[in-house]
Amino acid sequence: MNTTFKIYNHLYKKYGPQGWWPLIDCSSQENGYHPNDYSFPKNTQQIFEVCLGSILTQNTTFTSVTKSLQNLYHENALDSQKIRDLPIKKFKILIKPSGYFNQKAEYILNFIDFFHTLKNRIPLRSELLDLRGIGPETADSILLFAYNQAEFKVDAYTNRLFSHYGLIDKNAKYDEIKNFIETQIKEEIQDKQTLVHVYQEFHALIVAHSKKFYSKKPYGVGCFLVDIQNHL
DNA sequence: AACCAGGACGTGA
DNA sequence: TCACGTCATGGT
Repeated sequence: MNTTFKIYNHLYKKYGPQGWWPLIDCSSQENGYHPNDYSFPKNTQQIFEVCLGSILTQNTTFTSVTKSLQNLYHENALDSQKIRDLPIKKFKILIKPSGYFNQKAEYILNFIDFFHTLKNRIPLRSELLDLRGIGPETADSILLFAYNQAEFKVDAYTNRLFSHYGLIDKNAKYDEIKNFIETQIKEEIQDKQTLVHVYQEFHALIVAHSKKFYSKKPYGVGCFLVDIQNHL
């Protein structure tokens, strides 16, 4: 078993299934998470909600995003067409808690235009990357959690964790890290559905773990994954 | 009070 | 290509 998959197993054993992506109206859990239930998103509305959250969560905490989504939900506007019908000024106020509301409002409205041209088709990664405001992480977030595609989502925590143990270079680029992890996981997982679930859980687990040990410097203090290194 | 959060883009060298 | 500034709110 390779080191990456060992890390995944340790984190899963420690924290359990994370049930990402959290949804406002999940009906499964109070907080919107749905551990051990991979039947989400259930419809076009929920797919859009994940896309929306993926854009809103750029460089912010998800608790802030939840406020924005709740604001929209209470205005009965957690919907791509309803957002379009909203005065942009009001839309910006509703998503204000997530920060960068001017940029994000434009990004989202532009994404909605694209979203409507899809008509239930799964977007290509390249198509998403061509949209303003959607970089590699947001694209993979949308593909992995909104469309259940086998695209691993790399974030700042992933970079910190993997570079901390020398698995990747400290200033490795996004695609390098993504490729490395996907290759390692694919060595262990062949079934495509399982692969998607592992990608989803792994990213969520990395976030859960890193919030504890890789948020403030010095990074990695108390990180029990060091035990894996000792067994190499 | 500084720093970071489930980043992306524009600019100048 | 890459380092750096900008976008903005909210929590520690």
